[in-house]
Amino acid sequence: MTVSRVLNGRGGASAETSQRILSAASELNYRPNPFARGLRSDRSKTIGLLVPDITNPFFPEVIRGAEDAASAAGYNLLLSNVVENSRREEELIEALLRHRVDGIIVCSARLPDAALHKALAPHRAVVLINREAPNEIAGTIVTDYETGASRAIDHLVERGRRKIAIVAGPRSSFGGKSRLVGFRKTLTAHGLKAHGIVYCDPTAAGGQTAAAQLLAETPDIDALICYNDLNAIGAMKACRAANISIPEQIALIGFDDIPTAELLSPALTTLRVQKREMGEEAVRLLLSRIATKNRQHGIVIVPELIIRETT
Amino acid sequence: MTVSRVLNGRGGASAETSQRILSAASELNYRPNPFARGLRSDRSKTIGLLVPDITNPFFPEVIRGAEDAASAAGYNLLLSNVVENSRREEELIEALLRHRVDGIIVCSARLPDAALHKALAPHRAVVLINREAPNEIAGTIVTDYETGASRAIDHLVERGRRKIAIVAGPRSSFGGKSRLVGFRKTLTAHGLKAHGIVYCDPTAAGGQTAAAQLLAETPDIDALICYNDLNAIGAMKACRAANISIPEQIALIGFDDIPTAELLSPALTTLRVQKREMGEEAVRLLLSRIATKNRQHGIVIVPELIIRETT
DNA sequence: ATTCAGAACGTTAACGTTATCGTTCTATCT
DNA sequence: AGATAGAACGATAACGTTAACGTTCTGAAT
Repeated sequence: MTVSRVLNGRGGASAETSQRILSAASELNYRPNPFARGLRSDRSKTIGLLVPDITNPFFPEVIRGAEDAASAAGYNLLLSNVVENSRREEELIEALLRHRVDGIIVCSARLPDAALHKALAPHRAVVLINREAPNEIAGTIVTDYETGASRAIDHLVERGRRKIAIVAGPRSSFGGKSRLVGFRKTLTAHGLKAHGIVYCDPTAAGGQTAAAQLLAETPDIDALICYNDLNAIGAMKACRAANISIPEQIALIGFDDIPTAELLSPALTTLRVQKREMGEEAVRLLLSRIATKNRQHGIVIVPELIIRETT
Repeated sequence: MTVSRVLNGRGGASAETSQRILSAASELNYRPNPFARGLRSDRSKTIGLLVPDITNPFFPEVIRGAEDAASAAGYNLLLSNVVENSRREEELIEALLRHRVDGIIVCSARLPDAALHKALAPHRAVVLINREAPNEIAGTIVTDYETGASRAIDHLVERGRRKIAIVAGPRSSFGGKSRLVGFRKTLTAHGLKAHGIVYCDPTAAGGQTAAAQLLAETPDIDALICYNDLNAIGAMKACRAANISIPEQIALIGFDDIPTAELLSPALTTLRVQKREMGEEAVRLLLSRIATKNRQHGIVIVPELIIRETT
């Protein structure tokens, strides 16, 4: 016990004893055994982090932020990749439970409410990123997509665009739904309507297909607004393939501001989300929810319009 | 014991007993406690994975492959981000040891041999990606950068380029050193020499600075060959800023074939490395080294030249 | 009828940590 | 001198699992 107390800095030992213990520990290369600790305390000092697709450059930034905040607090991150498959989402939430993580952070959950809530319920603490949930179920870090979408439309209209089509990303995305709400509201406010909406995978390939379809169905559109930057990159390829110049003939706006957005040519106009900050805040919120029963609910992040060359 | 045997599928119980145990377990929502298991068996079924920078699109692909292979074998991945800082590399290797992972995979280790070997020694099993090491220390998955570099130079020479400069990436990178060896050998074979070499961070920003410096110091170069695709993207920006056209005035080759490489315009010629495969093979090798004392040493992956529009 | 093999199932102990409670000792106060 | 508080330290038990070894029982071979 004295050893345990000293090594955990809990005092209750004379200076001399502490010294002896510390030097013995270092001589023996002692490392506390996390299994024994976990068994005793039922805490793992580990946080589970679920992302839909680590290959989407949005998420590594979030992970980075989460990792910084977690390691600062002495926690480890157990990362899992959902690969955009809601069956797997359920399984992984359960797998993290078996692993006895102290809490989990789920990015862009795609499961329907009922299934999601059920899967999350047994966890001790949960934070969702970009998904709403009641405070009893989870804390939330959400992007104000509606406002973001609104800013995007305002900007396009200001630039004289009137025939705006939407590459809408996955149907099951909650962020996608809020974006659509914002798009529609703001278009209506300007006396306009959407010139076509196509759903697709949140990838460059998905965006390319969707944009190609829109260009074929509605050749007179003068602006494309995309679910995310990857979709926008795909749309750019589709335009290039159809020999349509950006931004002269068609303006293009993405969402997220992934690092490549500014490296493209023309550089992509987009709505920037503070990704690292999201990761950091998510961990902070989760740790607070782990620590106390008096649970904070979360924060909202408003995206910022970054005007580059595609509009 | 009978319960343990049944739940672990080790037989030794009658059909009826097994049935009773199984249904009780499911009714009680029983989940084996990994702490107790770990305490007893001293195995965590967890693998540590260290990457230099998760924000570099090369690594998410590797992680993806590693995750697939790990989860197929019932292992979890504990991910850590070194942020290109060799002090932190040492700390994280130690942190994974404290966490009692069954083995670790280290990507692109930047520590000098002595420090690296010392840090790795206490681990039960180690695989290095893109770094050589004796079989006693670690298994290795390495890219044959020398051959890759050679192919790049051959290709440029074939295209009529003679004044080739090199954006060389970080000085401490072992892959970078092998690339240089290949570049020099092949240049010599063609009766040429490098028209400038500049080291830099393995990022777009680093590449941009380095390329700008090369363009200023040696304005007559007609080709730039870069440590990786991020560097090449930076170099592209530097050329654009200096009003130099690619590929007309300067040809550009990257390394890795990250997803954005083909999305750029002009699309980037590069040396493709099978990233997912690397991750998968690393895990497979690690698991084999965990399982048996009779240790395989590893494999070599030869990069493939992908010719696009920058050459 | 006895022996024996093997299946079925149980007991014990140990993994390393730490909460809880107990003991010893020293210093201070009346 | 005796009482008392608190510091310093230790003993015990418990967390859940499973290796190692025991016990009991059934059925077949002698």
